Amino acid sequence: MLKNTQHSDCNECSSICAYFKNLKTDELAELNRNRFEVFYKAGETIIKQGSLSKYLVSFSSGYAKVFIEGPADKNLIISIVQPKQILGGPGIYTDSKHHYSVVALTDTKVCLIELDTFKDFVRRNPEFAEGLIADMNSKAIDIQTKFMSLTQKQMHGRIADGLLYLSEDVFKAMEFDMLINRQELAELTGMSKESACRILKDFKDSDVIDFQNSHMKILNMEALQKISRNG
Amino acid sequence: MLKNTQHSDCNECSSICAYFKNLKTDELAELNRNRFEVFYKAGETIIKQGSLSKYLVSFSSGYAKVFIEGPADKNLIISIVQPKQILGGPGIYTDSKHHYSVVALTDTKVCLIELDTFKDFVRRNPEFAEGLIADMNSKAIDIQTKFMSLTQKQMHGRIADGLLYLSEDVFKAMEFDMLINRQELAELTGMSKESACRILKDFKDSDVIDFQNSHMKILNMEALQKISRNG
DNA sequence: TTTCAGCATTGACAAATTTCGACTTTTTAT
DNA sequence: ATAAAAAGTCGAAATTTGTCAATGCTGAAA
Repeated sequence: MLKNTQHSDCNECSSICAYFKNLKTDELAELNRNRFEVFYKAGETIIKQGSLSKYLVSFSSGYAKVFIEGPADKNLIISIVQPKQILGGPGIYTDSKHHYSVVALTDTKVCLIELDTFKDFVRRNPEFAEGLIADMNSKAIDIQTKFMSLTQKQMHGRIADGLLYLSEDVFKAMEFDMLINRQELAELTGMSKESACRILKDFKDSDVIDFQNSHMKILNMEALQKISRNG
Repeated sequence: MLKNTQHSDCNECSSICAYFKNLKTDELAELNRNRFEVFYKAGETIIKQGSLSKYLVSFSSGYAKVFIEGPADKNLIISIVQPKQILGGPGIYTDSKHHYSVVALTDTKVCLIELDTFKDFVRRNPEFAEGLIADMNSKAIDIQTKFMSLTQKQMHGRIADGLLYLSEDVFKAMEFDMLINRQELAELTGMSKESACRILKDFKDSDVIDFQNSHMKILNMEALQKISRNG
């Protein structure tokens, strides 16, 4: 974890979450004074579940996994984050603790935003507050969708959902490097890593996908979507 | 569904969600003009998933189940609501649709709050907005907890969690009428109703609980909590 | 009161999923 | 480059969970 003293300006930042566009010039200046850039290497922990949240984390570059740590190393990956997303939300107005962990999947750059500054914006700037609420709204809907997938579908449907998530929401491509290993794919889809392996093989055998380790190619998107629908 | 023309005053309402205390006198008066009371009988649908959300629902008396409707009648009960809770949130700043259904478990009284009025408050009253955000925060944490329970624990742990939820969060008693039947208990804990039956029997046989149909008594809270912890 | 429909219960079986063990491949550290 | 560690793969066995079918129970309607 390296701190960078070479700050760019929030005004010109292209990797900030959409609703920050509602900040006025003076607020942006204030934001600029109360944030700092941090670089993480792949594998480093950006947010640790249970720790005090003093900052919100604005994701600038790279990828990271967001996951809930259960007892006995039973993790559940909630999402893969990418630039323009804000992390650290759920605890900020309740117990001021982080309710998930975030670990970098690639080398990563983030901006840590002072929580006091952020909360000031929420109080002073209604558009900003609305943006935050809208962001929380869509995160709530996302987690509901994931909740349904993991509790109501069988393994084939869940792996299909996982692959569609990576393809459509994260990497926006039919061919991509997953960045996560089999264990993590299992944690994303709520099964054992062996089961994840077997189902990937099934999909490969039926020419729905092709892969080499973590490099994944979707060959038959319709089939994958059908598997997802059928659960 | 009966509309009631005998409005009480929001000022004196004791069954409104805590963060509405942040509303000022004139705002409360405005709220009073832009809401109306509705009565539902047990079994009636208060909110239908997929419908347009024109109102927020403030729960005044009675109980209701909140659930996501999956394909093929596969429902997932997210929570049991009680007075002082606000419903209809997740879609209000995104697609203006309801993302879950709500059905009354008992005869029920709610206040429908005009969405435009509510959003006005959010814009004009920072404390109110903060209250809303805090409420969303705790709902997000709740659903995360439930998510972990349903995806990481086996059936005994999930039923224990379900019973603890009913006892500690909903009815706040060791003995209570569940209001939900076995099918619904199954939908709350993510299993088939037969499995739910069998596990209730296991718990009864080991003197952890006692029950007669929907009337439930927790005999050994420590044992139940241990089962919950052990998954 | 009687009847009936729906809910609850239970056992037997089938299906889904995990665990274990063995082995191979890939990555990492020296 | 080599060895060690980690990750991936896969079959078989064990476990968990769901489905089906039969039966009992309960409360509401006639």
